[in-house]
Amino acid sequence: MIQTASPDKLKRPSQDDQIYIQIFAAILEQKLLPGTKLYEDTLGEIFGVSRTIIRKVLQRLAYEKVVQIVPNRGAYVAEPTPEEAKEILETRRIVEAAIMKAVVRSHDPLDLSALEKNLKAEESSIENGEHSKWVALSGDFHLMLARISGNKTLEDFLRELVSRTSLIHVQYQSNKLAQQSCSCEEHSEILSAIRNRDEKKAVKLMVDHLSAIESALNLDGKDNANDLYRIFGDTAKQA
Amino acid sequence: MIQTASPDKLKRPSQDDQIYIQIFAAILEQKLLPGTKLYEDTLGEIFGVSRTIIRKVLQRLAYEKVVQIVPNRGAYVAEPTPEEAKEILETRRIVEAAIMKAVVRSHDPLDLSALEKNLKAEESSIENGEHSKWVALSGDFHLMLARISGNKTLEDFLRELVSRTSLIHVQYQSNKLAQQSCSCEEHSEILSAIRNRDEKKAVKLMVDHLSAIESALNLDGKDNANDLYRIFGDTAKQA
DNA sequence: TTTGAAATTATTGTATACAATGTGTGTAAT
DNA sequence: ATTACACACATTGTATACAATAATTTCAAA
Repeated sequence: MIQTASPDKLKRPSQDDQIYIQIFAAILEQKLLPGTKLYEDTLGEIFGVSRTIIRKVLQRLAYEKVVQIVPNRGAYVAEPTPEEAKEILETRRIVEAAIMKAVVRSHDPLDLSALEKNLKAEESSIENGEHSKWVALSGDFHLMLARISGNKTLEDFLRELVSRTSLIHVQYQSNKLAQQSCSCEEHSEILSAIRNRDEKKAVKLMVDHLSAIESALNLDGKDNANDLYRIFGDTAKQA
Repeated sequence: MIQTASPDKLKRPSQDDQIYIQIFAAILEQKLLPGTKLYEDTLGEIFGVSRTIIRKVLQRLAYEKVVQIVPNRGAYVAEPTPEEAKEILETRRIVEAAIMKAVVRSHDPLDLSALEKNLKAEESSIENGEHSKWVALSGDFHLMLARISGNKTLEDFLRELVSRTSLIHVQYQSNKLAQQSCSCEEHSEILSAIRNRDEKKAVKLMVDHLSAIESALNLDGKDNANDLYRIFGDTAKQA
């Protein structure tokens, strides 16, 4: 029998975690673009560790679908397809609707002020034109709500969805600025609904917000016209 | 640019996958009970591979929360707490309610017959008293619904939740037989509602079904009275 | 007998060496 | 010039050796 309910896991982030966080951040901050190959040797030299560690980190990123590992060929920053993108936003609507219900019911004043503070940071990041910082803060807003909901399982799941949404933004953003200002206002409205404990409104605003994000994306062909599989479909096999 | 949309990934299960599946199955079939230590060397010898491979598999299982890895101490079959158990069932209600809505809308006759077939297998496994086989089939019923819903992201998430539910069954089952016969009938009713395309009823039946599973568990103290952390709470620190 | 500390053993963590695979290049044949 | 094949190189996959940590035992002292 092992200790399953240790009171506070005060484990400091291990070496692995540190490297994981750095690579993960580089992807979310769009320093590593989708499709970029992640060489084990190179990363090992950069971080001063052996490939053993790097492989562990890459596998973890692959579990979270932020990285794609192709057997015998290596790891690449994931390139979500339009279909995946739609599915992820749809799933977020489901998950975050549930989160909203819990948050409206169980939030306290400290939660509200923390959300307020984050909102302010979002606004200033837009004013200063710090796009990648805004992406991170915007994601944090949603993750804070998940935290407040008290459901750690949903929180972990949403973390994955938010990460993948960041990748989607990189690949399919059509109009950065318009989307930014829009989203920030919507976050503000959501916060109001929470404060007023208006469950129905809060849920609706969140669902609409996520739909708006999806609409602002370029998910219908056009820029990804160079996706050969889409062009040839299944006809190639018959040839 | 890598191929993100390869038409059919016909990769056969690799060596890793095979070992993963076997250990995973052993846990779900309750051959490896919660708390069991999983030695790297031992497993390596059993499967005829080095610890490198075993470690990879254990990490994957840990990511899915079926195994708990304690730094420098090794891997153990997970022992979900009552709190986790409640959270997992609650999350399943959220996820599977959404799945039901999609299934009612988009199922076709082939889906129905597949579900019917699984139901028959569930029934016969109960008649033959094959408990662990029933646990697996029962889980499959839910996963088939996820598959039919067409949302791969939710399907993957539910797979994790179903696995953890199996572990919970092992730890907190109060009355095996009563629960079994009950669940099977409920599956049958759910299938009827789907066939009649009665969305509201299907969702309600599924939510109630998951609540019934939770109620049948022994989640309120009693058997886990030997959890020292629960008994002493935070008072121990002050002493 | 019980307790405590040191030494031993067992186990996990990391680096490295080797094997297997995939990619690219050059050369020869057409 | 183009294609096909073979060879060389780059990279990932696996096993093993070594280091670090945790668990166990032994032995001495109270």
